[in-house]
Amino acid sequence: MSVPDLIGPGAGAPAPERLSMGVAARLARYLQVLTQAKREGKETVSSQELSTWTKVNSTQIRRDLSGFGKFGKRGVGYNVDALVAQIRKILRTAGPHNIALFGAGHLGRAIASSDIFADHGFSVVAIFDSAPDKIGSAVGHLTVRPVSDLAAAVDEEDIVVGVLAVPNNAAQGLADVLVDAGVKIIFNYSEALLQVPPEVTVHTSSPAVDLLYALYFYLT
Amino acid sequence: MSVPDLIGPGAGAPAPERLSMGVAARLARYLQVLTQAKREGKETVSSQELSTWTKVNSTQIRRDLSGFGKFGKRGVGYNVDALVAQIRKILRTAGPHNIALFGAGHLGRAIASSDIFADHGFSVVAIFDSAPDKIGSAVGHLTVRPVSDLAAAVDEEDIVVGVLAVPNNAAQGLADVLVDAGVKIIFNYSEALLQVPPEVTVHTSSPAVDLLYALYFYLT
DNA sequence: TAGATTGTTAATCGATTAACAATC
DNA sequence: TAGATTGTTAATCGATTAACAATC
Repeated sequence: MSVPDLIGPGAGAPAPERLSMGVAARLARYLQVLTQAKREGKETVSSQELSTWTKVNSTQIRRDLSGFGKFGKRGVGYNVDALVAQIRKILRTAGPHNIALFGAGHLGRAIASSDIFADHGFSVVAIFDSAPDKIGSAVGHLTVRPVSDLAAAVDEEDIVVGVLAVPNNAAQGLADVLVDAGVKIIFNYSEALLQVPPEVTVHTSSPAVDLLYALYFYLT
Repeated sequence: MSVPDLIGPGAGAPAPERLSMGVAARLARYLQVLTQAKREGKETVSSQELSTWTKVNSTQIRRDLSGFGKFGKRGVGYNVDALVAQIRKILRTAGPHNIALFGAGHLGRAIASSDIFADHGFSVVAIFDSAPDKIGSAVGHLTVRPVSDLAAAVDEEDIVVGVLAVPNNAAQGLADVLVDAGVKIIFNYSEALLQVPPEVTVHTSSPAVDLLYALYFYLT
């Protein structure tokens, strides 16, 4: 995966065409923390507070942000609402984005009822399952639909992300269906290694990998 | 978060005392992919194949591995079983590690019944919930216990990781209980910003953040 | 004013990659 | 042998951080 050159411009320079992967990942992380901080009633945050929560060095946080404008106030910090708005603008992810969810088991139901996506402008607008006895049943305010409905749903509901909350052996088949329907981002909660065309992005959830990593630094 | 110096030694030099965070994260990722590849029946993999699955440059994969020994065979690739064993040894995470799970809702049940942790040597050995009507009910082969049992369970069952699958407003209280019980690694599926002592590691699951990030590169 | 925190510079350090000899 | 792929070097590039003047 090539990282496009881009590095933040000096003061006053135009914003870069495309963020580096590192910067984009950190901005998304700041957004998560800011969203939560806002919910807890904070009005301003300092780069030091953000550093505590994100484990990103405070100098780097200031550097990441100052590449796009002077969002902070010296001696005070950053206004939470304003910073959220700015980061959303930088990431161009302000608008609502629709998600199709596959799998109406425990995991699928947990995702559908969670606000973890909703807080960031993602909305689960359709849920699919292959088990005939689940089709037609309710999950929150949605009704479980057959996978054959997918192509129509993608067009009608402007679905840009497919989330797979299904067993390993069902994941590749559904990924193929999603690709055929034109979905370009797949979020995979199974452990299957998905084969997709290069223009499609697969993100595989890996809690165990994250744990292995945390455990290493705990053990050493 | 300071990154200790370490960089891989030349051939024949002793392994470094402590891996850099980047290397440790990538090794854990290789392990995930290798585990899945093994399940799918592959006996050898090339650095190029690993690169396709992990999106890590193949030169870097060879470099990461060659710092610890000559695990591959020129013209052939790496033996999957042997490489899994080597990486486990490097990460010192071969042994079984016990997990306590909090929350017996949809998410907790999904985690308890998943093999996503089990594949990497993690075992959910206790499940807790605060709702009186859930205590005593069965989740897989486990029985839901009251949170007051935690301290005893940590001692008796050698629990090293606590997983929070609970609502945001319950997360901090449980984190405090885990810290008091001596657990040093917390895996947080809620969106709460947890305050813990510096020696405790919190990893917050952030699917929405990952999606924002994927979406940025899709939109630009 | 005094204290705090940003925005920015300059230097360092580690990650990344192309290229290729070694060798299976 | 011919083809493939590792192990390793050398060069580059981006990330990281300490430090501090600016300023709220």
